[in-house]
Amino acid sequence: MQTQRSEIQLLRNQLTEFMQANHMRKTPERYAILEKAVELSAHFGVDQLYNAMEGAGYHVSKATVYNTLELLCQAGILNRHIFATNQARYEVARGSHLHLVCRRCGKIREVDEPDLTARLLTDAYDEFHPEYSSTIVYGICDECYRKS
Amino acid sequence: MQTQRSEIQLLRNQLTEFMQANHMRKTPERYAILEKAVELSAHFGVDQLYNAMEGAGYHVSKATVYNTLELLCQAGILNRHIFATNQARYEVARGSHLHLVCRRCGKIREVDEPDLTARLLTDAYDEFHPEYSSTIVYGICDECYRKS
DNA sequence: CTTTCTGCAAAAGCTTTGCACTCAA
DNA sequence: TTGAGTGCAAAGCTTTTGCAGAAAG
Repeated sequence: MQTQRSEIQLLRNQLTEFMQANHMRKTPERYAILEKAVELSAHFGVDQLYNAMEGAGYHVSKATVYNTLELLCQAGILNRHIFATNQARYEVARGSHLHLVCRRCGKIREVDEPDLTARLLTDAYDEFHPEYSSTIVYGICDECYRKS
Repeated sequence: MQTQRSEIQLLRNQLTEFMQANHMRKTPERYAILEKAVELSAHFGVDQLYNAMEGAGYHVSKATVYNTLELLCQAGILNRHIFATNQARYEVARGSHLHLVCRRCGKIREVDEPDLTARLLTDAYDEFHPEYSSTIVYGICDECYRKS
């Protein structure tokens, strides 16, 4: 996909700039993890990314995955959410959307809400410097609803 | 506080109705946990509630605390949020507000946003039945911001 | 009485930490 | 050369699970 390839290039540059600005080392692991993160569909967990990399024959330690994902969050490239499962999930910080999370089966659905989420970040909260937002609506999905 | 006492009475009734409707047992533990939950300030964790009960000389097992908090969520009495810490936090489901979470020190600040949060629950999402929402704005609090 | 709920302790996950080694700068 | 970054394994936390015993209905 041509679109995705150019997006990766953009994000690689963004990461490089961030690391340069903060005097960090540009290791191959970090770029590899970034690439796999973009490749995965939205909302991947740590294990999912780890396994995907193993599957692709590229080995990194879990600790490095954790470290790098945190780094990518700080660089503004990824957003980190925690839904009902006590398990961090990451996604590339592109469009603004909110998450519908089923409290029964855990299924997550995205809904575009650009206005809503944009507003959260531009609102002037006294003495607070927003980076990104996480909006979750908990409820029951239709499938589970019908079963009860 | 008279206001709080009547609120507790209201919530006790709400819990009773819910348990009756679902053919559940009305155990003293459940009412005791509800009462302590209302007593605590917003955003308590499981341990915080557990310790508060121990301190008050009322012993319940951790498992029961977990079970009951989940029950209270289902009854619509509590809302459950997970912020950056991988630790569930609960609050009595009263006013609508969002949460400003500092990614550095973990401090949580509430901001009233009745319109915003109300809208999340009334929006017509296809095939989804909303119960409550959790809006988090991650960023850096002023205190941490000045240190860097 | 019966079946749900509780208590206790062990197990299960996810994430963090410590330390030796590696490699980007 | 040197200290930040990585790998590995152990430790730490929160949460879940299993089972025996208690008690609500």
